[in-house]
Amino acid sequence: MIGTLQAMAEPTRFAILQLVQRSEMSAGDIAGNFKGVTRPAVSQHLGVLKKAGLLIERRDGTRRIYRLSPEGFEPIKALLENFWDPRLEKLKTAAEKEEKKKRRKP
Amino acid sequence: MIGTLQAMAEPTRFAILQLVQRSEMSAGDIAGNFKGVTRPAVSQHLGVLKKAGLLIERRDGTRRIYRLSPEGFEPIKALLENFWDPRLEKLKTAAEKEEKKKRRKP
DNA sequence: TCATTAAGTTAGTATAAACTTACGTAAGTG
DNA sequence: CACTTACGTAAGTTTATACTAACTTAATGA
Repeated sequence: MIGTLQAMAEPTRFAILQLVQRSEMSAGDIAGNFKGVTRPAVSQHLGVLKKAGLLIERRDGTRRIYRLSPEGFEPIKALLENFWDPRLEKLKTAAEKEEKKKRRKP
Repeated sequence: MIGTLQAMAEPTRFAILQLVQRSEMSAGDIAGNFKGVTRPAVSQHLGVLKKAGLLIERRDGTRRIYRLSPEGFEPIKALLENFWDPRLEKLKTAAEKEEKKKRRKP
């Protein structure tokens, strides 16, 4: 779960996610968007992102097309939303207490 | 902005954020929750989180009390929400196109 | 089939980041 | 004032990870 965050936190990988966010792209085109980063390096980053479940790979001839996998973000979504808005957590724990109360004396 | 993500993505630091999420804690109490991580190491992590704007430090005698800074998460919030729900991005760009259209021939 | 294109893989290296030990400091307490 | 508590800081070491260069594979086309 934290692995998802670690995968996203690397600058080149985050840039890749943003690139692919609008429309799917081939590995070569993705690599073409970076100067100072070799193609094999980009390929390795793509591997990390795919393994983390953030990218989906599709093959088209000799090319590999990558697109975002929105579902891959789900596991950390809830976790992070607690940080944006801590009230959600408080509400949640309050709701849990209510549940317990009700179960004790119904 | 990516720095915020990098700060969060380290496992010990993420655990610290979760600890402090419910209620503020002293540096010592935070460190007490980790075995296998020395107090100075925790102290350094606290420094990173503070620098990233995710923690607020308050002093109470010789102790330092840390609490979450929800505002610190704001910069990456919008960015990440585009990943959870790519439709938001599409809507946004569509809206921008509409804006340009209107500005061209009013 | 040989060549070409597009991409992944491997092994080794370089660098950044996390850790440890030792020390320093500020705010109480007897 | 010495002593303790609660920390942070600094220097050096270890470890993880991002990188490069060289190589391999897979699909296609002449």
